[in-house]
Amino acid sequence: METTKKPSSARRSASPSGRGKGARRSAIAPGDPQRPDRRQDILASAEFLFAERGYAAVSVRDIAARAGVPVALVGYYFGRKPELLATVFAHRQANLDERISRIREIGARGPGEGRVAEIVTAWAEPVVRLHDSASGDSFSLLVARTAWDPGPEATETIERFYDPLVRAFLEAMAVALPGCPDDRLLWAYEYAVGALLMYVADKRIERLSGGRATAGDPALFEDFVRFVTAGLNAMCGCAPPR
Amino acid sequence: METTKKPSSARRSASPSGRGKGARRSAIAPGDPQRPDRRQDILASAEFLFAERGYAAVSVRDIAARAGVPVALVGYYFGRKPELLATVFAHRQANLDERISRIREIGARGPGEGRVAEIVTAWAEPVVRLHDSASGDSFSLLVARTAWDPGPEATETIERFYDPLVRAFLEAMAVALPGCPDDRLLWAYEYAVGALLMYVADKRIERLSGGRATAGDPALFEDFVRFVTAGLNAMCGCAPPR
DNA sequence: CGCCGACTTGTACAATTGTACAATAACATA
DNA sequence: TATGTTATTGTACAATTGTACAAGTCGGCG
Repeated sequence: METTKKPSSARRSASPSGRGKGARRSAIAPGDPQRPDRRQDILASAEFLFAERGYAAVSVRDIAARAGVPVALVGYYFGRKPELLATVFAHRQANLDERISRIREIGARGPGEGRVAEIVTAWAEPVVRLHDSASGDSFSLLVARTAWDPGPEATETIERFYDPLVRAFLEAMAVALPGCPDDRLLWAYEYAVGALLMYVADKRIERLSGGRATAGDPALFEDFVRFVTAGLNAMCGCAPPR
Repeated sequence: METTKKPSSARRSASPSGRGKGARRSAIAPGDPQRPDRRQDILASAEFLFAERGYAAVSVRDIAARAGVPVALVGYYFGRKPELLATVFAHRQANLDERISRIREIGARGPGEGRVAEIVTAWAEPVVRLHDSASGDSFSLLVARTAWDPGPEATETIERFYDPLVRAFLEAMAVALPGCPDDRLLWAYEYAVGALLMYVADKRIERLSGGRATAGDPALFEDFVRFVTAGLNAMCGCAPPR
């Protein structure tokens, strides 16, 4: 049944509007020059709604309505719903790559004083910076949400997305905290992920504390690094620096 | 439209089978003495499935099918779907009360050496113990899941459930770590919650490490307490014990 | 027996879901 | 102008959802 019908109208994975000849095939829009890229609108709408409510709780119709396009256009640009999620992630791949390369660079410098804090900073700072930016704040929440609860349809996407980061973190930490058993380091990493999750999902805080203590404050990030670094050192440090 | 129709068959909030005369109105079951309590089956099925997939991703039909009962029986014993979730939580209220009373007791002893670790232990241990038991392991995951992502329908239930615990933790910590600003303590609490979340959701670990390092190991819980305690001290301790 | 209340069930219904399809509109180039 | 590619749209359809309702079964008590 899955091979009898070929999706005739969908299946444009790349950008269908930016391929033709390469020159300026602009000819902006039929009636309105201010609305050139509806594909981008759909992508932004999907990113926001997936972050806000979670993948399963968002319908394709919701995404289309928020982007101001008819439902069928979502299926035209991105095929099925899981592919739309994968495209959202691919769109922010650069942020993940930055985290990995920064961690690797620190690990390559070998052991030394304050390495743990350096790795934690390199690991979390790109996420927090994205979170503080206007365009990426919803994506950082989406990252946290799907990392904690990848639905049955998003699991594969998430795994492919994160596995290199996990490996880079563990390898660098094994250098910074030599002698720590692997599985203990893995648990410590999970606790750090949990803390980062809560850092990004700051709505609870705003509700509980009545609006103060919002993210974006640099001191807040320093506190976060302090918390995670101390936890890692206490749990995995074989020779605590006294 | 919501007042025109009264739910005629549902709306039994208490236990409809255990109320009548008080004596043994047993008369077990029509055809089978081995199946006395279908209400309990539904409750257990709901707890398991809510924990496994999340509230929104579970249909009433799924719950009924797992319990081996027809769909309408779910609506008969518990009214609507949110009420079913609330009943699941109410069913485990004792565990929450234990956490709160243990934390309060420690806080009442005033400041002292190792108080932070004591509070963290009292705060997390009932959850972990429940998690290690056969009957409650799914509920601890449900607690974590809904604490992190209460859907729009479960938010109110969750808030009412957790607010006393949060207050007890913060008050006791304010005694153990005097001089720490309230909002910083609040953030530290959130990071601790995140770590506990990951402790309970140990599936990821089993996948990554290939089956080793499962929860239930007492050393694992000690490591968890070490991590969180060190983080709290490093972030909120005004006079670190050197 | 007859009746009542607790329990049980099959079924219906409106709403929402993901996905597909045919038809149209807009444009570039020949 | 003709033509083909890209973009856009309304609509349909099967599946699933939460919830309700009427009709049942069962056991005990008058």
